[in-house]
Amino acid sequence: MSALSRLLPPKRRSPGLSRDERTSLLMRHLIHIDLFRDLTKAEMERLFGHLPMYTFPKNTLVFAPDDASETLYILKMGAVDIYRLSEEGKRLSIRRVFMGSVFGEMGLLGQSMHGCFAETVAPSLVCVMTRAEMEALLRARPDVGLRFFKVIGDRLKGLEDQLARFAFSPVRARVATFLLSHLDPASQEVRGFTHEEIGDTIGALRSTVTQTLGEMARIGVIEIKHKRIHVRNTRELAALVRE
Amino acid sequence: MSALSRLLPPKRRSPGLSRDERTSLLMRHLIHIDLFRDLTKAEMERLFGHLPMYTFPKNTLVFAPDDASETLYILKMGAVDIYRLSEEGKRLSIRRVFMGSVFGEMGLLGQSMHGCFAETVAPSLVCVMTRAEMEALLRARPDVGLRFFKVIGDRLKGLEDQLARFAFSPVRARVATFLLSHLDPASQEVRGFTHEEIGDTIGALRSTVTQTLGEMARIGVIEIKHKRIHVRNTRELAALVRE
DNA sequence: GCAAGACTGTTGGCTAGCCAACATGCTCGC
DNA sequence: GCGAGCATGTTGGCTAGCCAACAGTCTTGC
Repeated sequence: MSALSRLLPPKRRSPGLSRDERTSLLMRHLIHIDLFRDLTKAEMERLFGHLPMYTFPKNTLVFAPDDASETLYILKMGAVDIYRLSEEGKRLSIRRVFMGSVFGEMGLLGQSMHGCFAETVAPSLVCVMTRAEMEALLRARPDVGLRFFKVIGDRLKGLEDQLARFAFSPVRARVATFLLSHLDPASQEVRGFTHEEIGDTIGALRSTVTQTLGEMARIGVIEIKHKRIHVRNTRELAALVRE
Repeated sequence: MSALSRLLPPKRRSPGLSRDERTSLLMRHLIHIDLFRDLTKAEMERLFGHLPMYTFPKNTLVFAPDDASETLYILKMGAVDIYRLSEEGKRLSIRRVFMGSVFGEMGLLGQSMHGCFAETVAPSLVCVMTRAEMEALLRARPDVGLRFFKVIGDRLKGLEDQLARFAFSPVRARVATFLLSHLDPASQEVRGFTHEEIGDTIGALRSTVTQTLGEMARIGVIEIKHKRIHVRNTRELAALVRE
């Protein structure tokens, strides 16, 4: 057993639920997963009724780089950070997964050792699908396969975009991009990220992020609250993206 | 017609070949494409015998960001650079494709406008497969689909690795990584890249790359020739990767 | 309601790497 | 075999952003 896998807590099965209760709980959330939106409720029940479901408390590893399991994780509730660590322990957040999305898809793509950690940033409910189960589903429902392609395509596009931002954009523009892409349109706010987490995502130091946000607040584009940023002027923020 | 597509030269069909000659030429190269290694020679001939084939001179665009065609490009000879341009015209090379690999796969993943240029860096022979043809092949031969998954998985992994290097590694380490990953094991040389192209790949200025290579040469790790770098000490070069 | 810890604010020194500018060297096509 | 153009070499100034260090502020759990 490696050092890393020892960090993994035992996966905890949701306790004390009858088969019917479990299925009901499962269904209530599964209908929100884009990847499976082509399936009917009945199909979902048949396909997923027996899948194991786990609860994870906040700040808990779901998988680690040395985890060789070829499984797809379906996030039904909560939020999960996918990140890497450098040799010196610096963190690079690749993306944050929210309710209704899947993660760990690289295990299905023959990349089980892809170097990523998955850690909950909120209490989470996770459903696990093995490679065999996924393959059977894809055989039975090719339209799900097409959605899977789309999901992977989005991922590739997103990574290329991020790479281009790292190469071309200064921190100020990367912060602006981050804010725009995590903006909740209803409240006009970005919630749930510390400055440190923003820094780990855009490749900048925490204090640099704080400084940059401070400048933006000074010119009235945003308003800084605790773990919460209100965007006052979306248009001007978008202008900051283009240098 | 947009500004970009006007840059695209007319695609030039290989001229003056009989049907049999074309098929023979096609086959001679197709058997080297990993993606299709599961197919027999006869299958390839049946499937690909009728596919259009184009020749491109050096430094010619194969596709541009505004090219909405959903096609897979099969590189049978030559070399192609996949890159993006920043607003100010700076280039970021995403990867270089050599004989036997495919490119443009994002068109098949629902990402036709993914912002990339594909430009030959040597006279090239390219075969084009439409989305419909690819889908038919995947239906007929699921094992090709699995290889396709693997190819996409490699791409994702590679992009994440590169992103991590941009975030964590200084130029010196990124140069070392570049050299190692493009090293021809037989000759112990990296060929065909100018310092500028290396810089565009690792996100650094040309003169910085020249300086960095100069230092490496000074300590005897490499030897610099014209468009050609001989690696004298692989182990020490690998040590430079880890800062 | 209060402490401990997490989050944010701020400062000054420091350096990697950008940038512009120019000099030299190699090669390939005619 | 020669020269135009591409590739490499080199230098000095400059700044974005790192880094360490410390000070305030909010929040959450007990």
